[in-house]
Amino acid sequence: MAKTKVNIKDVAAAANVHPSTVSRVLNPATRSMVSADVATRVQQIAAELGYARSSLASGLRTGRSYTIGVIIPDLSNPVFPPVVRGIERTLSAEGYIALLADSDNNPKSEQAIFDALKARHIDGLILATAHTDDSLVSECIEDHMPLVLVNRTTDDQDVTEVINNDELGIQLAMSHLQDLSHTRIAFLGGPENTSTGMGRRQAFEQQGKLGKFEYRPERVFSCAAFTEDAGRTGMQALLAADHSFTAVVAANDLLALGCYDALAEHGLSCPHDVSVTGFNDMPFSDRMSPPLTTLHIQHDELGVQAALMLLAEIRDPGMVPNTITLDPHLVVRGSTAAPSD
Amino acid sequence: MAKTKVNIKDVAAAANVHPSTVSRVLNPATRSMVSADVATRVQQIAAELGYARSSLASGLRTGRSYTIGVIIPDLSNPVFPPVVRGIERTLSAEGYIALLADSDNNPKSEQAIFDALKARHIDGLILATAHTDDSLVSECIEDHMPLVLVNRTTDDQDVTEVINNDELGIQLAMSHLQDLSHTRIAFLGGPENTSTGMGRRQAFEQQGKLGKFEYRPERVFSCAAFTEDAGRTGMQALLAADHSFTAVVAANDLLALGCYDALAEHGLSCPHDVSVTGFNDMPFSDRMSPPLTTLHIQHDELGVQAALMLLAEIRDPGMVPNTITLDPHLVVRGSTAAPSD
DNA sequence: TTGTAGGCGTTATCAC
DNA sequence: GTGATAACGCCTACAA
Repeated sequence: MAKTKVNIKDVAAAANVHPSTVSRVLNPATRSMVSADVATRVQQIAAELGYARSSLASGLRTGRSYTIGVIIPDLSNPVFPPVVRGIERTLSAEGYIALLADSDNNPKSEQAIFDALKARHIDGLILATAHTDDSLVSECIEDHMPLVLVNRTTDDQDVTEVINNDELGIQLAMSHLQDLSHTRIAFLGGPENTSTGMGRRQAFEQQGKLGKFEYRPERVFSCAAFTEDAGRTGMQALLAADHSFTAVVAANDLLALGCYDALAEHGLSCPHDVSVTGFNDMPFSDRMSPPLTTLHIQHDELGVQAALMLLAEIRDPGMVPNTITLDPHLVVRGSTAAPSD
Repeated sequence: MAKTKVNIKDVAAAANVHPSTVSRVLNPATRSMVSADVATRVQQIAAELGYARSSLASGLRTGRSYTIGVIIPDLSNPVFPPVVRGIERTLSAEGYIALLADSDNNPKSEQAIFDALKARHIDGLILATAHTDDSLVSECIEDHMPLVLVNRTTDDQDVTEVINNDELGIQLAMSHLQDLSHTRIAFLGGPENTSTGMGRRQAFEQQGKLGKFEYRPERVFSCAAFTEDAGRTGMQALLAADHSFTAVVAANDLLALGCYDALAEHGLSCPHDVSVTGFNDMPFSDRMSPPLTTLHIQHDELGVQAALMLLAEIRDPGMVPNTITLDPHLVVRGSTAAPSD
């Protein structure tokens, strides 16, 4: 904590006015209550003294901290940094700062972070960690804490959210594979307790029911996490159960990279033996070997919209929750090709 | 901001004790002053009521916020997330939370972030953005703000820092290239106003002076930023000036990826025509095409040590600044090979 | 062992 | 238009 802090009283004394007057001058909303000459004098003296308002104290008094909590499941997943930047840029333009934390995909740590954020009186929360059944979401609603979900949604609550059109994404991936004349397609899904895990799997199965390809349950596997390791393990399971598919739709890019590893271990090559698609178009996915065919999601826009929604909610606490759905588009690269057999 | 907050008075009233007693119970350092039965009763009631201390109010009173500022130059650079995780893990184990911000390599935004952090009474600051001449560092020292630099250091100030042995790293890269019998080696550096930019370039030139290879000034270029784009541009400049080198040492992995692009544009292949080395061994550098030969730095340890140093400094403000230097090691992958000519 | 009182820095609400 | 006062929620001498 910095010493020799100059506070509002010091400024008031130096300017020969009352602290309240200084407060009014320094708050844009109340500056008009003060005469112009006093205002300019106070401002100049405040600048000279290097005065900076303590948002701790002012937050205590006003009940607003101009701080927003942001919880990310895994900062090492390159898809999140661009989203975070969209959030930070948008918030800081409005004088807010983001308290960013990485929950490491761990619900306990999520709760601990949330408690720490609450103790710091955050004005709102952006959650990228939502589960289909999420106690944090319920807690926010009980607490009347302004909340926006980003990238993932939750099942049973009515919450403002900015998400991707997962169903469209999966459809695009599968149309692409069908255009290449794949008919035996496997699905490597994510955790079933996330909307992205469950939703993308359901979209896959939906396509099967519509008779778009030959659907087989043993060609579907849900991984325990959205990580390369989990993807590798999952792909091994798929390969063990059924060796005959020619393409795999993965529920995100990290899982797709895990596929690469499992295929290599089985002496199979991508895309020659098996085509692979990802989801997210995370940074660097174009540099992988092979470059990954994937669904591009609007990383920055996801963050921007989430921040804007939250600010709106903070200003109007009675706001009706709404959902913004962003459409992904397919980016075809080197991991998909016509089946070789 | 949450409504219906239960505060220390509510707990006190429910437990039939004075608020100060509750305060003592809930503060581990003062719990022993209170009789055991009162303590347990208060704790139970606090839990029932869902009481959570306001660190805003307690911070205002005690001058400590248990919040640490962390400024990163570019969250999209995959080398930083693992460092951040090391920081967050270490801090949260001690009850601190990190206020993480991305300065986007922009000094003005850096200053704005710093001001926002100061207003929130952070207890200390971890800076990954240090410049050789850094006004923020000076400001921290003036303010007596506990400060630790990570990854980069600064020139003229005596500050606690956790950095890499850049000279060793460059030596390892060049020894490797020499072992492959490269003699015409170029250097693609970073911004000269960062210690990593300048230090790594100097290490390269030092090797030249020692006669380890044929040094030529036109084979050295310092990029304006540590980004893929800047690396691409820089590599184009190198290729324009002198077409005869067989290897490039890049000052970090993103610059090395930029090299890949420039080489491809020139119809040159890596490593066949030109070998490339990076620096950082950032996540996914093993998956690039070709997989990048680079210096592995201790990402997690960098973060852990920085956090530990900062906590030590907070506890003992008079602590003598010290420098922790971590040794990198070479990871040989597919981007280096013997010269083909 | 527990209660009392004052203050951390700010701002909302009065009064002048 | 400006000053005075109290309060936000908590902690800590000091008193009892």
